[in-house]
Amino acid sequence: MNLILNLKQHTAHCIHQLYGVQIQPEQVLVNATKPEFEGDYTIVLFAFVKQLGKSPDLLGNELGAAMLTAMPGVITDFNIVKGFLNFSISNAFWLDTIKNATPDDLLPKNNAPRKIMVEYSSPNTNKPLHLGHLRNNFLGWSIAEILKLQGNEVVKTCIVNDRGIHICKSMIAWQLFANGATPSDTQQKGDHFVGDYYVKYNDAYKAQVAELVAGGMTQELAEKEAPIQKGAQEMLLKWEQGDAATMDLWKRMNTWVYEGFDTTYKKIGSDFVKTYYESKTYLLGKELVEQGLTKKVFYQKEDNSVWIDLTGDGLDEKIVQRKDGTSVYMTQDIGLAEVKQKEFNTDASIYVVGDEQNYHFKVLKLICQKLQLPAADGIYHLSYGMVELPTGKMKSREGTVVDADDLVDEMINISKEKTESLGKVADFTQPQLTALYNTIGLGALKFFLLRVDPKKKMIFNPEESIDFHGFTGPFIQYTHARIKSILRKTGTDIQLTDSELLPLEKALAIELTNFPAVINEAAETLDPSKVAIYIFNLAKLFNSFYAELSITNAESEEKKHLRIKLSILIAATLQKGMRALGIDVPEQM
RNA sequence: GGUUCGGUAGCUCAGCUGGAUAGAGCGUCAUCCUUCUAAGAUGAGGGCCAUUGGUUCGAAUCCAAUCCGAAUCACCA
Repeated sequence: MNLILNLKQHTAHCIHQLYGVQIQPEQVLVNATKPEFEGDYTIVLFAFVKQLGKSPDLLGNELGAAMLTAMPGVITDFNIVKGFLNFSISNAFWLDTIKNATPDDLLPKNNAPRKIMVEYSSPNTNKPLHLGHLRNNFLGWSIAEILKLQGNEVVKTCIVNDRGIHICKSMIAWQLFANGATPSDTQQKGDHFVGDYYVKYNDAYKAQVAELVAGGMTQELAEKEAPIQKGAQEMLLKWEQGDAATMDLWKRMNTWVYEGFDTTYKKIGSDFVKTYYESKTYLLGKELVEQGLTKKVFYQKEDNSVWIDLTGDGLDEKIVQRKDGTSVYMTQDIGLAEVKQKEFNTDASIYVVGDEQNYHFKVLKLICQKLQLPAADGIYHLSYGMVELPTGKMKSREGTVVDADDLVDEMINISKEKTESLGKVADFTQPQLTALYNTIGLGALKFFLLRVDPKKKMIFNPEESIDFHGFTGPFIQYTHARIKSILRKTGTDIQLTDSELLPLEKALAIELTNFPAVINEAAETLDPSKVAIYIFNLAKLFNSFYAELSITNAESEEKKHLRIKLSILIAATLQKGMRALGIDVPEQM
């Protein structure tokens, strides 16, 4: 049961009984009492002072007394300070919550589990993954885990952008410059190999434009006339016509990229129930355009292109089909939404996509609603901010990106060095060490990217390596390992009896009971940073407790057993919270 | 220009459904390992919460205007 919710309900009830005024429980503001005041929870009275026409002191005294009777055995005392009504909660209440709780009790109760799709990752097959993709992958994975902790069924999907002019750019550069080389010839990961040709394309393109401009052409014209650019466009046409040689090259190069992606996904922990390919979905949506025309949601211009007028919704007119009858991005997405809905029949569908596409998803949802598609109302865009460098945006075509594989490897290396220098894992076998370095390195990286509000852009400075101290993944992993180390010594065979909780013990008990609410909030706001902040605070609180009070050499057996129980619950909660972020916790480090 | 989102400590960020003296981490300085893992703990220092005005018992939080920054407003995906 949730004490805060109970306090709200009883407050509303008591006010109704005392003054005959109806108040919604949600209107009652319950805060944790500031440490400098007596009490555990505080109700802010000002909100009701005016409504009830009572002075804060009088209201506080009457309400406090009523609450004392309404929640016997729970509320033991109250005091009023300047319009704040502070309640003291009984020792027995906190003791009971600890004594009776199993780790699984500290999870949200879900009476109406839903089936939810999370689409994330969505890479392009012309270049390797970079730091921005990592933010996407970690967010997608974490949201899926959070929804699962809430008791929902999750379907993870991915749409691969495997066609289009950008792919052709890598392809033509390969034709021109590779001399038939393959990733295995150059000992390179396939995605990096292909990405290099994407960069080579842009170098060649720039050089050709410069040359044309030097020859007297305007910049604008030169950008259109550069031979390599024209070559890429011709290649796209050939691809669309299904030209055999072009298709072969396309398939071959994409295969290289997928092999590279697989390695990376395996390393960082991303997986999908179903992967959709744009080469197969880019013609979708035709029937929906027909339907839209019949329903008069869309209209046709003289040149046969099809549009929707969203000016009534404060947006623009948007094209949904070209005059040649082909689909645009929007139409594909509408079509894909319909396909996914038919295939998985989910209650909601979360798209993890960067905030540069906010407008697109706003329009997508609106159009689906106007078409009355079953998927429409369940569309949510988990919009996240770009990861920027101190020098500005990352650009793949200019090579100014933080490469995902490089960064992951670097993090694992740093964790190896740190672990070795601390020398606490002498008893580990080589495979165990490797696993530990991965756990810590990836933990640091994932936590770093997930600890901030996804909506906000974030700045990453490659000069300053990601920290292993303070508000970080390794800090929490360390705290977990520390608890496990203690529990290995004490054992977990305990018998709990009554004892008076010390302030630090009570603080831990209170913090533990907040976990389900944190998971629910993170799920509702699609924001893993809420979980990161929570487990950090829990770990910090435990570490203070650890420094202050001994578990093994507690002042009494009752205390020892109580603290072991607290430690078990904290370790389990840290582990669950970290799992919600897609991060493992070691037993020893 | 329209729309949307940001501006909080030297740096990176919490707090924003209005509430008690605005919080963390990093960095700086100082203390704590013969005692359960020092990847830890404790303390110090650091702030006109972009600016101005408004709403009210009370504003970092709400409203308006201004300044600065970003995204978007493609028959690219």
